[in-house]
Amino acid sequence: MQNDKKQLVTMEDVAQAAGVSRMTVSRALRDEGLVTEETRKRILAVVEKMNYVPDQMAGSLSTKRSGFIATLVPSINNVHYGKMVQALTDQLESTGLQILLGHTDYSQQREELLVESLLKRRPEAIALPFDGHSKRTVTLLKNAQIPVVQLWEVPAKPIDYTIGFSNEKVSRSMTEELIGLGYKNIAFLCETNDEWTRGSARRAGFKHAMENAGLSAHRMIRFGTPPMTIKDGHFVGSNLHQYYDDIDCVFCVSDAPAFGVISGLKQSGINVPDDIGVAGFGDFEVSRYTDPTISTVKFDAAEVGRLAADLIVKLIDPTQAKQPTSKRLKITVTNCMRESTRQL
Amino acid sequence: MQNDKKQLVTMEDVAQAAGVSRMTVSRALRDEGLVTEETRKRILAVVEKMNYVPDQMAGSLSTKRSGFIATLVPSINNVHYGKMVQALTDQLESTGLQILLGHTDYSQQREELLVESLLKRRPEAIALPFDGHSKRTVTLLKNAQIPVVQLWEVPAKPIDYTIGFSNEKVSRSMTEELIGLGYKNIAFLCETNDEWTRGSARRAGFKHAMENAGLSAHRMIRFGTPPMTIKDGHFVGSNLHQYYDDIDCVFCVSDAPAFGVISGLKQSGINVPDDIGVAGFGDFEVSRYTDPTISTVKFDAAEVGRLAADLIVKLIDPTQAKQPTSKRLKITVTNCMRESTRQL
DNA sequence: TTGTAGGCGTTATCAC
DNA sequence: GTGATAACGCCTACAA
Repeated sequence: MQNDKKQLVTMEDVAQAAGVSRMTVSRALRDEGLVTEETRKRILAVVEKMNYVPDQMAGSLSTKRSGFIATLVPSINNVHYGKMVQALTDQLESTGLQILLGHTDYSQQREELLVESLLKRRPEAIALPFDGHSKRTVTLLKNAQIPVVQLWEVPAKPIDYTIGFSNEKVSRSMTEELIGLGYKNIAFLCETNDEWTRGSARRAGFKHAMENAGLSAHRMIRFGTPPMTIKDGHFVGSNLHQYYDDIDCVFCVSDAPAFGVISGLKQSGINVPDDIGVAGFGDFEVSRYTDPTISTVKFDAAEVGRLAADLIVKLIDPTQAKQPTSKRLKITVTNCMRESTRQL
Repeated sequence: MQNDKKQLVTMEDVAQAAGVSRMTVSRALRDEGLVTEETRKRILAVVEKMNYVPDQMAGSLSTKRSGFIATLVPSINNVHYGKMVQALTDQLESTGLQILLGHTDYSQQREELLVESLLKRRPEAIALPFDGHSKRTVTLLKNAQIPVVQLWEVPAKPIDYTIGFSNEKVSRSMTEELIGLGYKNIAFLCETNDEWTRGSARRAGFKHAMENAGLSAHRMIRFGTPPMTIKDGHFVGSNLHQYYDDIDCVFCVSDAPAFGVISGLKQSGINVPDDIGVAGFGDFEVSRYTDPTISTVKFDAAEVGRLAADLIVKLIDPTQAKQPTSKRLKITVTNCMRESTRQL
């Protein structure tokens, strides 16, 4: 059963064992119908017996179709990106396409390196988050001659296709919602060095909403590096008065720090929402079950993966010359107000 | 700058443009030193100008080294596996090895399909969780002629290398710890259909510890499908008396349901730990900051990834004929007792 | 329905 | 130090 060391079974081995040529084996394994049912059976039996596993790299070299879809995320260790990748993979599965995954760690330099190394595998399309790209990254992407799908944020000048929403806009909307509740001295909590993350767009949205309402947006608390954790939020919550002493609400760049802020405040004897309101971003599952439940900006990360998969499948379908109608796909985002904020 | 449609730049194109042969280009791009500094510079300039990106598939076909490490996880959308994959990827990065990722969704059938499709890419090693494999999966793995690393659980009959810990043992240890606190009517909360997950080993550990202490292990609450969520736990917590009315402690298969159980109990007016104790498994970050903080079984998922990466790098190093000393790597697991349980 | 020849883009090997 | 030639394992194209 186990074959000789050192050498994997090739199609030629199977062909010889079955008494046919390589091509017949190749056909029997792919194009249903071009081979006599009898020989096909014989071949499949040999394949089974010899435990032959085709070498897809060799096949791809011939067909010029790698079967890979390159996918980048800022971090794998994050619910949203995990969900997105899982949805993308699942949606792609029936097509035989495989994901080639990389994480940028929120670094443009890493992104550039990653894009280059992924392109060496000749992916048929690439989906990656847009938080600004290096010049070389853009050049590489444009020269790859494959569909490029930028995710999450909508770039001012898209390379090709985009799926996501305007973080500036939804952040502005949530801020307006908080202002509508009566909050005036709202602080925004985000990371330091968030320039190349969606955090900066959310920060901008907060600022615009505050200024439009004639309020001051100076209560900007910046702490830690992306991605902000519960621990980071907890520290800030435990020392909130150190930052600004008149805060009536904290809008956090993500639900993780929001959860931490609440636990930090609670530990300091400050009640949410009675004393201070707290809002997050991303609707983590925990936000629906903690006490108080957390007001947050809600969207379905899996939807991004599904849309990306569907789009890509259409784009690389050789029989389908038409381009999909829309190059700008949007996903639904809503403000989800819960117990951590209240009408003043 | 952008080159003609349809056709990617090949090494031959670069060679012609630089006035040398393909081999010289190939050398200039890889073996530092076999090429005159002058020609190398000229070649690199052309590469830059033409935006040449080597085709690694073609290279791999020649060298018989794909540069891929196949990695399976039950689910990408899970902190532990996310951390593991991220650590593995990071640790592998300097070697140029790339991860080929797949998720089994806790299904042996999916695992089998996945293993087969990943092996077509000729990975140089494969790391996958052990929760039992189908017969064919084992055959495929054994015939692949690459190092196989089974993760998380330690199989009775390992295929090759293993990294992890005995879930039965650590679950037993936590149960003993709970018994030591004075809990007697402990319930174990896990999924239905957990036969092929580590949940079943944890269940067994709980049972053994209870029986060894002369206590009854019949309070077995099974709900939902793997992986258990906060929501699942919340439902069970909200209806705990429906299951057994004399429970004094709930040991959950993961921190997610533990968090949910606590929130469900709280909502029903039952206090943790005053009325009932709750313990989890996995030490999620939220467990350290919620109120009450959650007692849990703690281990470092990233460590699994790092160990796997180091092991694999050694195993596939062509210059290193020696096998690593140990085929059984263990990771540290501890009981981490916090506020959700108390001394009775 | 099956087989033969040639090529996919790269690297190993052996000349020069 | 550089180049010609022959693989690598499969598939396309064409012939039988």
